[in-house]
Amino acid sequence: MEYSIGEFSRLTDLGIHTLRYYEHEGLITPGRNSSNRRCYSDKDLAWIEFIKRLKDTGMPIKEIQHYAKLRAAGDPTLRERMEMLTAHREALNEQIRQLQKHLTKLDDKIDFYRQEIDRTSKNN
Amino acid sequence: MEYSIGEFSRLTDLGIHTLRYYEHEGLITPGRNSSNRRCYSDKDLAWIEFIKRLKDTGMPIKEIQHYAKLRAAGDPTLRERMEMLTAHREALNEQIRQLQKHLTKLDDKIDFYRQEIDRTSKNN
DNA sequence: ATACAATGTAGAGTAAACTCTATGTCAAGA
DNA sequence: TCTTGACATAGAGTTTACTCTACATTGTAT
Repeated sequence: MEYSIGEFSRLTDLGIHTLRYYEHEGLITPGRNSSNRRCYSDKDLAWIEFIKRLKDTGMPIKEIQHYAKLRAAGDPTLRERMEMLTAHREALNEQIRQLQKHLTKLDDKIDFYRQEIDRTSKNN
Repeated sequence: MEYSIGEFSRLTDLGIHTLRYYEHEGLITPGRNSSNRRCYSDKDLAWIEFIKRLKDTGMPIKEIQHYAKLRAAGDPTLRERMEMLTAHREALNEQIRQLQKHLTKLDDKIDFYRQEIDRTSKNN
């Protein structure tokens, strides 16, 4: 299937402006039809979903841009791309660990608040 | 103990400019000495560490600002503050869940790359 | 044939969170 | 006394990632 930018925007939940911006930044390169309109494919759809995943896990656009360049260069860059992904996986693991640490601290704080509220309500 | 902004900057790992910015935004209100220099206390230190935790878990400055206002208003705002924190805890839980989902997808992708690299290296 | 909605480009504007610059004050050491 | 370094304020500048505006084309329904 092929999609216009409007359809693709709905499918991906990314604004039309954002899609054009991503293209401008070299993250994605949809085909064009005879009237110069963008034609997004299902491959583009899978790719943009992956881009979203990288973004949502904290990878900056610049780095995704680099990855996209390697991807466009094809098989010879497979190894380098995998190295990027394994490095990113480590970062993500660390990120999750940090958040879990923060979560337990937040739990502690909330417990403390619970006690305080209990104490101040008794104190009448 | 009391600290100058320079000392406090080292202790908190936040730039001097950032500390002044936080103060400007109402996140923290250090005392002043006779020469109008900022005097940060140990209480300020504990507070800024908590601010960092909120920030690192994705709370925007505006919301931390609101929390700081409640905190400054004292005991009558205990309950509202706790509600903010429990809401934030839920957001954090969800964030961690999402990241874990992303992590397994990333693992899959890396496995796929491993196979591809294996295949292309055999294919000579 | 005409209207109108979607699309195209180029470039400006926005929001968040800093980060830096210019300029001035002040306490302490040479 | 003079200089230096840390600190003060006000406001400008930066970075990232969009988001929007202005204006020109094009495809489709009436």
